Amino acid sequence: MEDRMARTRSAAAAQDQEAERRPSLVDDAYAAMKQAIHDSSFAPGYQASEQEIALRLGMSRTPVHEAAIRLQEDGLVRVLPRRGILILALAPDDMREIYDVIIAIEGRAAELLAGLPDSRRNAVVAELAAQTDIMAEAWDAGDLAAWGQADAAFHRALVERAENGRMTRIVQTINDQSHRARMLTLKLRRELGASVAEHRAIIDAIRLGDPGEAQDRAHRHRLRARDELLPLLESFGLKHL
Amino acid sequence: MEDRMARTRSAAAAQDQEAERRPSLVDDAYAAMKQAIHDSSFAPGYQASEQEIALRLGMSRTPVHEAAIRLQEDGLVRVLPRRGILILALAPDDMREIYDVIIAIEGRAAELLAGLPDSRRNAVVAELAAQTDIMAEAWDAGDLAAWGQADAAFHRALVERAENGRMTRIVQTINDQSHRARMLTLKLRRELGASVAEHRAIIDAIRLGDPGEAQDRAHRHRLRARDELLPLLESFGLKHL
DNA sequence: GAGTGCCAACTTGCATGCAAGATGGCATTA
DNA sequence: TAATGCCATCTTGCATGCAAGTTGGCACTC
Repeated sequence: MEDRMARTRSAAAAQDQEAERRPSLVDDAYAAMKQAIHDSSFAPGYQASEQEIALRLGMSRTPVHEAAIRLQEDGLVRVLPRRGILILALAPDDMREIYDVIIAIEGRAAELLAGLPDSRRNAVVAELAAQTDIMAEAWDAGDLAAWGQADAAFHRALVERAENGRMTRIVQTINDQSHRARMLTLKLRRELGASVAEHRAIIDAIRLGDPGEAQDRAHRHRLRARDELLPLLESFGLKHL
Repeated sequence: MEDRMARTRSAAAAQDQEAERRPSLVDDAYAAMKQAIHDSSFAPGYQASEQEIALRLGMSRTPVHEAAIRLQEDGLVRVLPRRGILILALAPDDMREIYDVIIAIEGRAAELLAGLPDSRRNAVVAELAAQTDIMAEAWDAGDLAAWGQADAAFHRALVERAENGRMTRIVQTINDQSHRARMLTLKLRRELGASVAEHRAIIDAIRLGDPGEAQDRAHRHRLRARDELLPLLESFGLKHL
């Protein structure tokens, strides 16, 4: 009986709203292409034909075309009328734009978190602190991959716990755009150690319930990271990546 | 003769880069549907069939379907597999999210503007001041439409002059989402007069080159507007709009 | 009368056909 | 040899066909 009710309820929910519809071919194409761009199987500047991609994915042109529209909306490719799909490159100026967006969004998120009521704020603080601890350990152990994962988790939590779906989505989109750059720079950067201290400063401000200070700390953290990254990229002559 | 030149010029531009390609049927469908949503010909909650829209626009289902994908990416509709296109409604909670995004982005934009070198900063200040003056005049004249236009122009300039394409795009998308709400609330709000003073405070901070103050002023301006709007919407029982 | 199941009508997902735009190379000319 | 123009080829924009999923109503049962 409960069983039937449960099934009915979830079926209704699925119909109603947050349907986890099983992936369509369009979804497959979208995921495959995004993956290919992330791991540089599709290098920036490469001009692919929909036909060719469709063939490789074993589907017709239609779902590939529709996925390309979504990727264009995400800023990852450009669909050139009658000339194919162009994989977009990232210039240093794009990184400047991207960092400004992140500074804006994460700053506001930190501010919002610091304004939460005590109980929820403490839960958030605990989560952020846990990730930062993992970072510190990974740093000591020289485990760059673990460091990167925990850093990503910290920043993801920072935004997601502010419970603003639009802010979360914006940050995700922009992280997708800069994915290649992040992978590259993780290896280039020398000053990863500073992040732990800065994360803890952000956490402290949130713990104390000081929105202005939280915003400012988050702000400065990203600003410093950007100011270290951009010259690095330019000195390596990376006009586009 | 002029005709031939014009054609040649536009053709070259189209090939080159920032192509203003002549609108495809997909573009037409996208514009028409967005327009219909904005002026509520498609009311929120309405479930349209692609076939029907295609018929009305005099095209086949394909371009309508592709336009629907873009509108979904914009957060204006939801494409329900095999059930049609659902026009999304806006709940008060969505307005909260939207305002937080605007606060974040405009705050950062104001900060960036205040950090510009003198000459460019002065140009920006002049532009912002001009729009605010128009607002003051419109306010005195009781011309609500003019007030709204100048207010929109002020906020658009605030973001666009920061020269960050991604921030501009984000704000545009979010403004599209809240278009209906803005049209409605323009008539409901009583305290539009305060905006002029707040705009001038933002402008002053930019003129003085004080990034922190500029950010804070922009921040507070939107926060006040939000805090006046949300209760208003809820008191009117507008669960969705 | 309430509940159940079946079916016809409708809707989209995806494949494919066709036409028009874009491109690169080859032939032609000076 | 360098420049020009034409054409075969490739590529997408869009229409349409078909199949599968969804829905609402009607008949049937109890």
